[in-house]
Amino acid sequence: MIDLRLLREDPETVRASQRARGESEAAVDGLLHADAARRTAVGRFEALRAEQKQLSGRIPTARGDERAALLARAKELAASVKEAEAAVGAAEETLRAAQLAVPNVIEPGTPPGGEDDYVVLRTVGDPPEIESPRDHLELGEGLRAIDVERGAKVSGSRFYYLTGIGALLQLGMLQLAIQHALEAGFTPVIPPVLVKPESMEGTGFLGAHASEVYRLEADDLYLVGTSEVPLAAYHSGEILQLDEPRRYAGWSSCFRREAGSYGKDVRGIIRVHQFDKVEMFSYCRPEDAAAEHLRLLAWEEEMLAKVEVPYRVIDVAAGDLGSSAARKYDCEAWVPSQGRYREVTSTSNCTTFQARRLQIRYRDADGKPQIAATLNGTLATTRWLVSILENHQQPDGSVRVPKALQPYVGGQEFLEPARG
RNA sequence: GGAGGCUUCGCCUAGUCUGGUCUAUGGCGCCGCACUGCUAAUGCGGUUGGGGUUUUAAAGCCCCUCCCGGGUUCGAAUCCCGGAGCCUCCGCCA
Repeated sequence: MIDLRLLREDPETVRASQRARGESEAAVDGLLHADAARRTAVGRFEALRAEQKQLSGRIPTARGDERAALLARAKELAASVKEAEAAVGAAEETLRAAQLAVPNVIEPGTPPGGEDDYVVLRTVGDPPEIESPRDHLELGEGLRAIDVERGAKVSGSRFYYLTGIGALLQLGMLQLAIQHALEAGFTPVIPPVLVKPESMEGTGFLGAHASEVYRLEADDLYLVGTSEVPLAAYHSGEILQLDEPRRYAGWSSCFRREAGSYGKDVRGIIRVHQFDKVEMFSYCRPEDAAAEHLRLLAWEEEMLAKVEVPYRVIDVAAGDLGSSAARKYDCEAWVPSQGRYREVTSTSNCTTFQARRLQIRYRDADGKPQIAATLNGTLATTRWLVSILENHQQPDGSVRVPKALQPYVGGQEFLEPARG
């Protein structure tokens, strides 16, 4: 939810944000209108209610005719109050709907446009020279690390088993991410992956992303697509001490339906229904959010350096931000078999947008509660294995293990394909 | 799965049977002031949150908020119905 105060005082900023995203400016006017309508309704209700209270207060001491007259008037008033209250309820519902239609206001400097209008901020490392590279699935199968055939047999398409060295490699990578976060002062968290509708909705995943989300009908619970959800909802309704940003690193499985992505990335483990991820999540004061965002990006890049893969950083364009983010930086790792960069991390500054809905606040210098800012970013996910396997492959199908991961695979420097 | 109990302004707590004077009691904590040469102690005052209105701003005034949603009533923390969470016991499973 965007800040209605900002909207009233400076609607042009919000309109400009909508234009950059390629979204409707009419939604802004709709929201302005709904806001004004609600305030009118509230004013009417409160005036009637004040009169009613005042009248009711006089009844206990009134006697005889006066009492009867008061009762009669009060009774009339009660009906009007009820009506006015219902009008407020309706106006609030309209406002809520209008608010859902307006995504976060973009940060100044965000590239305008859609998916292809990103700006490359930097490219780090050189893609390795590999003659006719094997793709990660071929390598993974050779190492007996990835088994998509049995994944499909047991659970369907886009499911897989990580076995042997594959399982170790993923556990090692995630452990490395947690250690990395720990050194940076994060609190490691293993959160629930099933959440209530309000938690899912509060984080903004039941809007445009609703069809992406697995729902357990019998229990009215949702499987999270990222631990951002339980980490954001963790402090919902609370007032936090935020002199310093509060940082959590969540380790969880993530579940995505991938509806509408039929035929995309069907091979291997690039796009799957279930994967594991270590996610950074920060709560901070709004004025610290942009700086915190750059810190999250820096930690992501340090992790990518540890697994020794070439990557580039892009500044995601306004139209591709998602509703909660004011700005987003993705790191894309080089995938030799595809000859291009693919997203492996994503860090978003959600400013106060997410926290407003979840009622996450802090006390400012005057002791007044204010809405906090929230940010998130990826520290490692299953998809990284794609880039790790492919970039470090050798002509014979073996794979060199980045130094930082070697302790997690029994100290091996090279993973050798199984024979036969 | 069954039975019962609980949920009050940061924390603890009074109030609910018997609706209005609840504008919600007291303690702890916190903040300010006073006093004492420091500390401690003491005294006085303040301290839920959200919204509306007015304003350069503040103050003020008003409304909502006693787990949530309905209902009864002129009037609900209090009575009724539904729901959530927590706890205890029983059953079941291990």
